[in-house]
Amino acid sequence: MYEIFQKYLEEKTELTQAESERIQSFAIIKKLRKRQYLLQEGDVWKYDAFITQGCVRTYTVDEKGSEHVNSFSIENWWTGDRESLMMQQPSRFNIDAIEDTELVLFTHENFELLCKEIPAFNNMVNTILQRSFIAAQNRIQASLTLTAEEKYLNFVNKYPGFASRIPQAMIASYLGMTPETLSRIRKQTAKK
Amino acid sequence: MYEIFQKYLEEKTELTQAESERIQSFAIIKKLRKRQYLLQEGDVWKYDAFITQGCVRTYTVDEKGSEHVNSFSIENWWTGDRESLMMQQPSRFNIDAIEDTELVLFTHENFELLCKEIPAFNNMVNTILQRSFIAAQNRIQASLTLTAEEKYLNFVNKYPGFASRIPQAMIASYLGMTPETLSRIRKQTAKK
DNA sequence: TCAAACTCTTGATCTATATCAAGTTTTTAC
DNA sequence: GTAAAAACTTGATATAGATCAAGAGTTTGA
Repeated sequence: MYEIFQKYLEEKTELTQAESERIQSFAIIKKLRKRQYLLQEGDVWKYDAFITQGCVRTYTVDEKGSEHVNSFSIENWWTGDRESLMMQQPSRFNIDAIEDTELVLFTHENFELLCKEIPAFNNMVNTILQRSFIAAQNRIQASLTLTAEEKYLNFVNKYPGFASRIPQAMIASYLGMTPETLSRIRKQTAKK
Repeated sequence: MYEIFQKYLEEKTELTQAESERIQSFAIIKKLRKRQYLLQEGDVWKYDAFITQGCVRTYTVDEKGSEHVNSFSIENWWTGDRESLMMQQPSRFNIDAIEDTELVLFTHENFELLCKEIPAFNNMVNTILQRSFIAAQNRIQASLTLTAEEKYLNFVNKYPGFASRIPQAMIASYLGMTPETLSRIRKQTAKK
């Protein structure tokens, strides 16, 4: 499955053969069965992780035991807990697989080495981070300004395909509403 | 007021005398009176902006004319619209001064030039971006999991000092609640 | 220095969404 | 293939926070 990451790299950046091989030499392939954890609350996250196949969710569990989905990541996206990674502190998040999933992992030391050695790789990583930040800003904006129905329509529009492969209750959680509310909204909007 | 930025640079990074002077050569000093705009909706944002003194808010205005505060930035922080800057598209945001404010601006071309020329500067910028992303993630998490009262307490705790210099109605907007609700929460928590 | 313009508070009422409680349908695993 | 588990729907009711309205403080600028 490394070819998928390879292809991603080719699209996003320009690398020499040697650089490309250098990157591959550090890659760790990991497979997760549905429901299996990539990261558990309390553990320190130590990787940079790219998904080549499948889908994971990042979420917290509150005192009452309810789950709050922070994000979904599918193939051709990155996942992990940047705060835990950067601060080397136990994560507040859980990450588990919604589907059988395959990933390419790099330990953070190796990843930083690659960033240092390969300027094009470093630039790519920075661009991704910028886009992630912009996406986070937009999500904050949406959560402040939109109604429950608008949030759902915005989500479907922004991430077509997600709605069909992710259980509704998880989407509801991601959008900050109950599964019942989402169910009623879907019924409503289906009519129109 | 450039000395404040100079001091910030010294704290965050290691620069040679020449690099330091190179950076200063591109700096544009800008002053804003209270209520004056730094960016208006529809304009394309073209700078990287550091606040040396004062406080600005970034917000949108919806169809009904209500304002939604996306963020506050005070001295020793950066401000601007990264999405507009990166995509070179008209901004959805307004940025204006809550207090008389002084900034150091760099046109984005110059800023990128500095990033290219000075690796230490580039690293600093990336670190800031990472932290911004983490802060955005935490804000999303808070908006999903906390009650109105918890959001306010979390805000006061995280940004001590902000509550006293920013009008309550703007804080309420930032936290995604009405000014009336925030007023009642403050009354409640003052009792305890 | 004082009137106008903000800013904050308080009360009454309303509403979007949550919660609780059954059902029904779909998926999973042996 | 079928029983158990998971996912989704629907209805009744509750509630956090919104909205509307008015008054009290506070700031601002001529």
